[in-house]
Amino acid sequence: MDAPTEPKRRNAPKTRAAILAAAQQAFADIGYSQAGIREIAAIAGVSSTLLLRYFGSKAGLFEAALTAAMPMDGLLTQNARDSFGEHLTRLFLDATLDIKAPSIVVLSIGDADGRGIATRVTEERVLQPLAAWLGPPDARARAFQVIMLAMGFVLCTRQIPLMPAARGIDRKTARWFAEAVQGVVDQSDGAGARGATRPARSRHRAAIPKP
Amino acid sequence: MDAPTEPKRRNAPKTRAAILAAAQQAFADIGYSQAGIREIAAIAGVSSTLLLRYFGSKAGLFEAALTAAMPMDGLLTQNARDSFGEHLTRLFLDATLDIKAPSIVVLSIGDADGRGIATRVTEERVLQPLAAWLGPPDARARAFQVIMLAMGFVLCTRQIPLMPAARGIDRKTARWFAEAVQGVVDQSDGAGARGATRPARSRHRAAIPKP
DNA sequence: GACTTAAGTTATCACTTGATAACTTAGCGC
DNA sequence: GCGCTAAGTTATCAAGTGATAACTTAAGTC
Repeated sequence: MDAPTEPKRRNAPKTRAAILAAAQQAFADIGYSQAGIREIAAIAGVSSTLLLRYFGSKAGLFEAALTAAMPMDGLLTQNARDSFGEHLTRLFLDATLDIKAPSIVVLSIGDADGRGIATRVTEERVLQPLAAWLGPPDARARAFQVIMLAMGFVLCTRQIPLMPAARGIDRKTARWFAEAVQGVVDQSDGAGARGATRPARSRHRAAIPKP
Repeated sequence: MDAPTEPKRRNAPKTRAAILAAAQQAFADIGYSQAGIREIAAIAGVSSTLLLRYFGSKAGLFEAALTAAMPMDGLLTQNARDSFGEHLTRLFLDATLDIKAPSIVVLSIGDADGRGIATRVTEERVLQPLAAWLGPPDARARAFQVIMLAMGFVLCTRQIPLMPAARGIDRKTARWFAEAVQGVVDQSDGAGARGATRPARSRHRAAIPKP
């Protein structure tokens, strides 16, 4: 017994949205290269050729799905700099929110096309707004550091089941992550405006080779 | 003009080693799903069926290649805890060392088989020895944190060209990473034995949800 | 020096993939 | 109600995948 309300009425915007939603789910579950267009089309309830007619190619669908899955606006519009790390952590851990974008990126860099698109979308929709929001000094480098932390977090908690706990993480590690992110946010011109701005002070600071 | 010294003499161990080396390179370059056995066999100078006879299947070859690419022994045998973060950073940034294992893992989690094998090998060959080396408190959680940092680092510096500099990283970020890793290592029972043990102290510590 | 085993190859299978061409049908304007 | 456009389908292609069977040839042994 399917939904008897709308059996097979034609509705282009709704169909397009269904394809996009199915694509987001599939790409977030198994990544770009493993998700087939037939499979995605079947989930959306259409044929694969229609999917291609809407989005041109699998790569076009991927770009559209990934772009639509980036929730940066809601994260950065607020001025709550003090709770950014905690907010981001909760965003990633809350299963009901189900933030798909980082999983899509992490699972799709293995493919050349997927990596290229993911890089471009991350650059435009995450790195640039995040750097602008963080501000000087080293806005771009600090935004990069936040992305680095987030990627590692999502990769290790969602994809590699190394930790036995639910969602692959313990509370101490969750708090450690939140504070690591917050530490990057708090690096302002005063260099240590509030507490320790750097993760730790090693005795071996000068030995990192020039990249 | 090929090497006239050994044109086509049969040598099983050398052939096996050549296949393994080609596989490591290919998996580190394009990941598990994108690297074909024909391609790997061609680089090694053999046919694909011979490759399968040596390693049983593509998954078997992948496991062998990844296991052989894990250089944890040399990293953990020394007792230089003070310079671990710096040492790890240099290991990842030095192009001449060319540590392939993390790239292989990062590029291969998009495939179900690759992810399973990568998870198991990482658990056995990285997480467990690293946790034993770190010691209490929270040995396993802290080892997990180090792996998280390393994965994000390798993913963002090698695979996603977000930063314009060589090797995808600037010196400040390299130092920040080294100190973040060192901060995890330095978390001993005294909780802050040397400088700040946590990346930063947020005012919002209790708000992380239980995972 | 024939025999045997291991090293290595060619030919092929069964399957999946993204993509295209040609066809059908529903909906809306007049 | 007729017709045009857009929505959607089936059938198919061409290429690439991992894997298997059967065959060939080199190397060591008695």
